[in-house]
Amino acid sequence: MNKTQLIDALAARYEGNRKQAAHALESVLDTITREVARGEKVAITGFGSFEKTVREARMVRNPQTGKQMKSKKKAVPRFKAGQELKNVISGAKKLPKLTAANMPKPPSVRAVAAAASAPARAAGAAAKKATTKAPATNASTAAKKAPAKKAPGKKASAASSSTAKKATTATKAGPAKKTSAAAKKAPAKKTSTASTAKKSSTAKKSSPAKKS
Amino acid sequence: MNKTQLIDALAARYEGNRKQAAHALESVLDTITREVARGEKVAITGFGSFEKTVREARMVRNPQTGKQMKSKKKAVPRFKAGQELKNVISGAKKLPKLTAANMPKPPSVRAVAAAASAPARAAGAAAKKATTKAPATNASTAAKKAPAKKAPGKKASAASSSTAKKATTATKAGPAKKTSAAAKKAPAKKTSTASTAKKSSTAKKSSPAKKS
DNA sequence: AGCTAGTGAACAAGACACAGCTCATCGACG
DNA sequence: CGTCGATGAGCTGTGTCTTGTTCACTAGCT
Repeated sequence: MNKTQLIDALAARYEGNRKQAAHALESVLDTITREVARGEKVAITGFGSFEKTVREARMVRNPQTGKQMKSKKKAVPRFKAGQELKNVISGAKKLPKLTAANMPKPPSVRAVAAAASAPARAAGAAAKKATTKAPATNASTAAKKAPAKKAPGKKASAASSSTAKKATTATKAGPAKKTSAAAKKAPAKKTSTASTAKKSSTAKKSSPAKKS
Repeated sequence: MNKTQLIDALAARYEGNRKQAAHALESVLDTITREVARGEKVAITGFGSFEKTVREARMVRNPQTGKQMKSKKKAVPRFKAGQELKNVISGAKKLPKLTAANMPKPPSVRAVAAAASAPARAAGAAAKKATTKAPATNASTAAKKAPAKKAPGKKASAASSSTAKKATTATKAGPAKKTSAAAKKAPAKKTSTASTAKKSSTAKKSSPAKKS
């Protein structure tokens, strides 16, 4: 899809006015670009985040010649998709169907997800504790498979999950960030999948300057 | 940078009207999301492209338990930054400074780029042949550093660049790759773009459905 | 005010990236 | 609407980087 087509599609949200659509698109992109360029991470909940990442100099090699070359350190843009976007892309959770020019936020969608979330998390934790290994796999898997419904007995699973955990990582050195993580709720209300996306990077050196 | 702040910044392009800004943002993001979800690659020249990629199932391992688990095949969103975006992020080429609510397109920008382009490329080729490496790097770097002016002596290198070229197109099958050099022209001569990254396809499978 | 999403860390394996070159298409301008 | 030209995409091969998982907290969003 070309930019032209995108503008055209966007025009639908502007009563067909392509001029406004074009302006909207370029404004948004330009703004994001500037922000990222400034070093600011642009996080858009439900969509993803744009961030400037510094790539250290490394030896790369020309595939055709096999000759080594070194690319010096440089900053590159990086985009991390948000949970909702992943769900939509993966097929779980379909957008409301809204396509006209209104309804900024669907009502029930999130609510349902929220309801499911609790149970999903509990289930996972419980399973883990139970065996911490083989059986757990099955259990957890099963749970994922059927997270759908809203949540039959969510409150039931509460229990104490943290048992097994503790300080998993001292990592790095000075800065002990704790952070943790994530509970992923069920994306789609019924066909969900249980996502659980997380990630991490292996101790980098963290960085610097937050600037502005 | 939160979405709120983004909207605020965006509002500047809408006479400070945050409502319109918010609408513009959500419209753009939503539209892109839907397109990508449909499987369509959304390519925005100068910014980047959003695409849906299918990631096959693979065995991953739970770091804490060491237990293998398999993530099933799933689709994930992918974003590839465009050339211009990269330049902006990396520091080369700064946006026009436009930040108010007008001037959608600066006058001389592209024109200049175009002018420089031809020579730049030639230069690159020549340089490559000449040294194929060190000098070229420096040269380009220097250029970046002093992007401002348009281009000191670019025309000089014109010479016979294409000489080295010929039928490179064997592509794929033909092992004889040429390899040459490269040289990315000066990224920011003035305000233009810079870069020389290219890629190409050579007949692949073309694209699937173009859809409407 | 309430609740959700995002983040971090370690370990392992797969995937993307880079470089350089070329073609086709998009994009902008008149 | 047409044209000029820049931009995007790919191959190839090596290697780095990312993803994936779990768990809990906190900040941001609604």
